Amino acid sequence: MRADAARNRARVLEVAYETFAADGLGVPIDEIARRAGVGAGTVYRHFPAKEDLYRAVVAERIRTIVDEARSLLGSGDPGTGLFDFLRSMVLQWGAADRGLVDALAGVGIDINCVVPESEGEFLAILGELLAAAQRAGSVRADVTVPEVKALLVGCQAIQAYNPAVAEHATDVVLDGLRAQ
Amino acid sequence: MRADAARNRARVLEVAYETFAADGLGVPIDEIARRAGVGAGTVYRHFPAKEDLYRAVVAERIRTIVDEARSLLGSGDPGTGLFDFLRSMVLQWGAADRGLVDALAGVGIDINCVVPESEGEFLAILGELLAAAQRAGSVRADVTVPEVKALLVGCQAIQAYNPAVAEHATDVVLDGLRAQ
Amino acid sequence: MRADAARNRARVLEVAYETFAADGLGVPIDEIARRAGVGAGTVYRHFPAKEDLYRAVVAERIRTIVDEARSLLGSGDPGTGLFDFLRSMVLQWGAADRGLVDALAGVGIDINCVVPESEGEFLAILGELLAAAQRAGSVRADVTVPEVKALLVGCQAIQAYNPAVAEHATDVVLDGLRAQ
Amino acid sequence: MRADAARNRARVLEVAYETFAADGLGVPIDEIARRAGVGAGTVYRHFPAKEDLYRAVVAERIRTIVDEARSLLGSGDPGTGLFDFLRSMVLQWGAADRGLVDALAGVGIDINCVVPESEGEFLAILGELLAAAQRAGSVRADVTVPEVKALLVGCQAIQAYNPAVAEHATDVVLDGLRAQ
DNA sequence: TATGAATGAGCCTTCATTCAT
DNA sequence: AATGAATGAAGGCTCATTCAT
Repeated sequence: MRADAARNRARVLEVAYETFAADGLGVPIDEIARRAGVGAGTVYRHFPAKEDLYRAVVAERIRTIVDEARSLLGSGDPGTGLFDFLRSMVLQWGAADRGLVDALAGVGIDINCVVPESEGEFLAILGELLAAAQRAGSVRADVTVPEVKALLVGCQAIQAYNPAVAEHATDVVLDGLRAQ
Repeated sequence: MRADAARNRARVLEVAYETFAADGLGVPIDEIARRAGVGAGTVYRHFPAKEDLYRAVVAERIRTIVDEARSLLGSGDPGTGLFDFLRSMVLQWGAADRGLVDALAGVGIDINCVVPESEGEFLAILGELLAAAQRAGSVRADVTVPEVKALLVGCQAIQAYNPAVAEHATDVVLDGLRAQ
Repeated sequence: MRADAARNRARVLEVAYETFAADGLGVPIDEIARRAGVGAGTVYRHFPAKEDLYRAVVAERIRTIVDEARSLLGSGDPGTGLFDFLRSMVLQWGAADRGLVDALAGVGIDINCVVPESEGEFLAILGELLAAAQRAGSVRADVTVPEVKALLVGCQAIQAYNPAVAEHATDVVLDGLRAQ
Repeated sequence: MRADAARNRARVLEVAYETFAADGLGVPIDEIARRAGVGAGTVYRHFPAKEDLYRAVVAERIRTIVDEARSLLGSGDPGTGLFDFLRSMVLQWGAADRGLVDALAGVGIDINCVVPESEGEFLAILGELLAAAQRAGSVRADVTVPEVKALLVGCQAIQAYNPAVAEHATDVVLDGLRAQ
């Protein structure tokens, strides 16, 4: 791909992420094009339909998150790795990503369906973090990966709903997750 | 208000609730009118703008929920009342209402803003349940009403996201809420 | 249907016929709406997609033509009825309708497909005219209805292509059709 | 012109002819460029506007046809040359070229206008064939070149409309053309 | 009051054409 | 000279809202 095309594509993706998360999915493509400083046709060259843009934005986000999780896995205490990851995801990325997730949900789009491969990668890394924590005895043994994923979704919803109490509420959830 | 007008209004409200929760907020007013068996003009007579319909639907839901909470408060063990209420809200109403909440969020509408008075009523009853539970020593003393509300939102997000694990995940959250 | 709605529908149909025949199928719906003195939405209420409008226009034309043929069949010399009908169709309606037919063909729409029922009616009346003429001995016996229809299409193409010679050229074709 | 440029030009012209005739004039330039294996810019280098491409395609077709007519004129029976030519044009080239002609007509483009010089050449050769046939006494004396051209257009319309009856219908027309 | 037809702004998308690479 | 990315003006269609019946 030509250098200018790649630059435009990346710029559109970045702007789309911010815009969708902040203003919902109702934002016209024209508006995203305008904010990205390109013509509407350029957006459509890279993403033939609006849904392709959703997909690409989500895939991009998950890729970033998985990278973070991987680096967390490689270094530090296995007993606290999962907790650190969950707190980071909720408090750092929660609001923006939850905005995106809500926006998608509100329009009836299921992330698991649109980008199954990315989701798979994410669950894999989450599974490794969980297994390590359970082996270290810091997380109760009766929870599974899908449940941890669900708890994460819940905490992100909290962050989106009321950031002021998100930290404490997340700690309550993590306490429930801890081994007695 | 004439009897038939009141009946129409109630019917529209009911249909709107089901339709928004199931199909998102994108459903045209014409479609809701059709399902309710009235003309589009009739919907607009009762709800001058679409957002007024959103508001009314949410207010109606909260009113129902508050009634349930009140009856729960009047009867039974104060130590378990809050837990029962939270479980009931998540597992029984969660999916439908969460669909509505997501839909509203996805379009950038904040429930707290659109129906402040209903929200107030809801928080009041939740506060009474929480206080009773804390007095009974079954819920940790360091959580506040807004935090419990946030945890509820989180659990409903879980229910919406993955009903298969919602029950167990909710129990994990409630464990975190319990006094040691 | 309400009176005003029926009036609008008829007006749109009439304007669409003239406009498509004169300017081709590329004319925007907005333009047709403007010429008909209605909003674009009104056109779409009556004809949900542009192709529905094509269909309706063609069906309307064929209906008119069949009515004419029927009246011709009821009165006059059976030996000349077919010739009169063909000449009338070519010289009177040819240009306008051929404009429509060309326009449809140019976009890849086959009339036989879009309005099969109208076409059937048309072929039936043409068959009666042909049979009468053959019985009267004025038309060669070896031609069939589809062939006469095809010759009509050809003559209309001539009329559309070069009106100045259409009359004489049509006479040449009719001479070929005549019994020796 | 460089050799590769000439090759590209010829390739585009050929692809454009096939594509326009088969799929109509709505085909995007990008699509023609893709099928021709060149970039869109290359098409525009040779044909500055889409209409220039139409023109060139038609001119190319007429040139081929005139060449055929010329060779027919040079050899064989002058009494049947015109009939052979007409039959060949209708039955052999009819469908493809008629597709092109209809497509152009449907969009409001008149061939006589876009390529007057090619048309002139074509009429000249047709005139020679007609004169020879009339001298030989095989074609009625009261028809002129424009009329024969119109009859040809009509027969091609028949071929495009219903190939199954085209041969017999064309024979009917040619019978009309024949001297008594 | 109820109806549903009419309105028109706005959205997604396409594509002829231009221009940087 | 060739490429293909970028542009932006339309066009088809939807739908919230108004208004005549």
